Amino acid sequence: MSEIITQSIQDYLKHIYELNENGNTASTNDLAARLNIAPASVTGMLQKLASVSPALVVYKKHQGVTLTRAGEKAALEVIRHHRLLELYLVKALGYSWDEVHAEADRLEHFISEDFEARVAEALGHPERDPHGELIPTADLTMPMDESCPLASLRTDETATVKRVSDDDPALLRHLLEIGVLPEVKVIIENYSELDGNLTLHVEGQKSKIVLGTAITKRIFVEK
Amino acid sequence: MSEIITQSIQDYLKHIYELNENGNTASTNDLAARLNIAPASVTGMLQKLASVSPALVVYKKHQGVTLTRAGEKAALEVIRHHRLLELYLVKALGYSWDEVHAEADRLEHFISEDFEARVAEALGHPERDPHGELIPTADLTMPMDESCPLASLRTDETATVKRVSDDDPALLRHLLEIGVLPEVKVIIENYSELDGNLTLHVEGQKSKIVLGTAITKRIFVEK
DNA sequence: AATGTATTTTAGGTTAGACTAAATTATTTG
DNA sequence: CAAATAATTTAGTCTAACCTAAAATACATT
Repeated sequence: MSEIITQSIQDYLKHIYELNENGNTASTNDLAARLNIAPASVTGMLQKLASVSPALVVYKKHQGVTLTRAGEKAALEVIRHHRLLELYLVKALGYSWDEVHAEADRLEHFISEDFEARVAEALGHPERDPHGELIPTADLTMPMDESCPLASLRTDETATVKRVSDDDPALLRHLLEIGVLPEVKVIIENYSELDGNLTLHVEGQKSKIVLGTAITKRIFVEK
Repeated sequence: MSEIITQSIQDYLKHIYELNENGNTASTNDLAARLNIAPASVTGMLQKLASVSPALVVYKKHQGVTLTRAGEKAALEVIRHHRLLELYLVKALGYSWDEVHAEADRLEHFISEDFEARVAEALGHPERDPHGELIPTADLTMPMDESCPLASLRTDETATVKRVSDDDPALLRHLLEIGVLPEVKVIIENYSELDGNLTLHVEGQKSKIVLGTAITKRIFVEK
């Protein structure tokens, strides 16, 4: 009875997974905003995903949605595809790190398990994609992520950049320019109570930079 | 007003192109057989493709269908994607020539123009795919094909294999085994009036082989 | 030219996945 | 705690692309 997991369903599951990562359930509205779909349509799909067998999500009216193990597996499969593709596009076809997201977002739904395995092999079974995001393993478990948002650091703290959000090309180009890349060390020179801005020194760069929370919330570091 | 060319439409156009290659118009039934779609559904789609603006096909009731220049361009785009992907899968990811068709058939619809250009570059702008089929150029023209079916040769003729159909993995495995590959020379030892079988000697092989028309019609050679 | 067969078209129906407008339920705030 | 606001759900539509059954047309043969 195992149902067909369409491209559309894969997108729902992927975004539910990401919204669940902070321990929260995903709300209808948040999902709708992420998927660019009307909230009413999302409700319909969530009801369907909950009633399919095996169920892919646990859904209670007005209380948001979480993934079942079956839903999580399907989500991790798509995320694995996405991140392997991103790295492959950079390493094998010379894409820059701000160009890969859109391409991977389409192809992730259509590559075979064979293709996935060959790409993983060609890349030497990598742990992270070009933005530092962890790649789910072949047996569909997500490695532990120890990182926290750069925005949570305070004056005089030191940390290593681990990953950055991959979905905003303009942000990625900016980060490349100012040298904020995975595995680069940063020192917080100042935290502003007023606007949350961080002034920081980036390893290998001459001048200090100031970043607002719109940016620092999307950069993840380990202390 | 240029309409969206969906995956489904791309499939129709690709198969119409292939059916038109021998100079014939494509019949509703032939198309239905190729696409694995009921003839009635094909009629509906052909009417739509003819009435869209710009028209993608020229369609007259009961008289089959041909492509307009716009339809041909769209078809060549898909075929270029397919053949570049096939070659890339073999050269870069170690696929064998009987494994690539299914993967390329899915991905051809979803790669970007950027991806296409990078793959073409990585392959050195190749002329032919792993089965010897000609790859449409970047400006969407199909190179001249001078080949004819092996089935049309007669006793004592000599020829070079140029290409073989890519869509039957079992046939491809068999041809690999008997050494019938692009650029290999063959000599016709005998033609049988009765069943059309050809007995031939393949360059580099010890023993002669006998092939029926189901096979020899799918192998193309130049004399 | 008439008739049988094969091909093609029409008509009506289904499914997935979206939409909008209106109704309902929760949450926040005065 | 009631009213306002925000979030969610229901109900009814729409489109693309398929389906089947029946009708119509074309073609092939006597």
